[in-house]
Amino acid sequence: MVRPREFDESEAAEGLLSAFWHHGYARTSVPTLTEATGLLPGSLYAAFGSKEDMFLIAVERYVAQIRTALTTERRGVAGIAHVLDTVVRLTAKDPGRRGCLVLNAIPESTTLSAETRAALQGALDEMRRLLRGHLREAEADGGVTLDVERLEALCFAAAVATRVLGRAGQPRKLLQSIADGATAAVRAALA
Amino acid sequence: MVRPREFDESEAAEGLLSAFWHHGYARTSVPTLTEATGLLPGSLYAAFGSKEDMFLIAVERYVAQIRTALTTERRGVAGIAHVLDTVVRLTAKDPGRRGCLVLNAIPESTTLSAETRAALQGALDEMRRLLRGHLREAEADGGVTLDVERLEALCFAAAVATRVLGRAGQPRKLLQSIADGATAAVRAALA
DNA sequence: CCCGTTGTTGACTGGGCATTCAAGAAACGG
DNA sequence: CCGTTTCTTGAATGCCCAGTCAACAACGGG
Repeated sequence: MVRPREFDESEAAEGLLSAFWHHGYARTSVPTLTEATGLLPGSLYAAFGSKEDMFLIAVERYVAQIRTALTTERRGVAGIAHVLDTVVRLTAKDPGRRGCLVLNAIPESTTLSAETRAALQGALDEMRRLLRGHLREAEADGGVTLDVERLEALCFAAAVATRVLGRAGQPRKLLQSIADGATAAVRAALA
Repeated sequence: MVRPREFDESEAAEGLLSAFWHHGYARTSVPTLTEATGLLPGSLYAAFGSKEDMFLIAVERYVAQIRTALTTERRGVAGIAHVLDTVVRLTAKDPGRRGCLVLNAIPESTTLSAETRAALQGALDEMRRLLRGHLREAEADGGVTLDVERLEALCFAAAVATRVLGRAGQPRKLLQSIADGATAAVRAALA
């Protein structure tokens, strides 16, 4: 290494995430990415590869951030409630109403590489596993048997719909009702 | 009228719907639309206006078809169950895994005209009203008071998530669990 | 049967796209 | 302070896009 980079790679990656989250993959042009990162095309391509490589980096960064936001010490139904309430809060407080980077990319995933599609699927799977873990805790702590498959599906659906409808501009009240409805269903199954 | 059209406008509109449903708005090119309709650019633009006008026509056509598919004689919770099961069936049996034209367009709606965005919002509202109507029937028929707002939100979330996750290629089993979970929550509230 | 009107054709336009690359600049080892 | 390597720059490339239009074709009224 003779000449060092003039930019912070992590800051640039954050710029990529910001641009792709706002506009989606296809409608984010390279000129947009140069503006978001402060890098010219040559540096951008030298540092990150192709536009789709840049998108994959943004997805991984996004997933890591969401993972952090949704991790909680709470167990069982309190964990479920925390996750769903956090999803509502993150969705509603975002002034750009960007929704979820991963879910926004689903409709255009047919044009993406297998690797990128796998990353999107992996993010969905991780969310399901998170919810399932809390449901199993609820079973263990409550000494009961739950229909985990169905409740996991319902909570997952609530999280997905919250994010999608947030992007659609639906009111926070609706998003909160979705989360409350799913949480209430879990509580009812425990009683 | 001196020279009649050589094509059936309804057939051409169906071709527009097919193309936009498969690829979304932005990624459907005019060459794609000429192939899907059998019309050359000139005829396409003379008959339908701009590309976005064509998309709006496709949305209206789509909404009319879904409205027909989801209309049922069944009342109350049986109506809810029918609607959600139909959504699952329509989603899972589609070999192209196209999901919902309206929901697929949400992430790109920022680039669309106010008129088109209003059509997308209107479609979501209509779905909510359909579910709310069945919940009110359930209240009236059962002689009970339901938390309609919450149950409506939950059922709406189930329908939205089913469509989105269908496009994401998730297994039918998950989609059915979502529908079953929401229907069970309504039944539980009635008991 | 011919004229006016409307439909069809497909090449064309201007623009934006993702990506590349040659030239110049910066830093370090010697 | 020079040579080498790496980074930065931004113009250039070739492609595809949405949309237009002039020429041609088909029909029906008079």
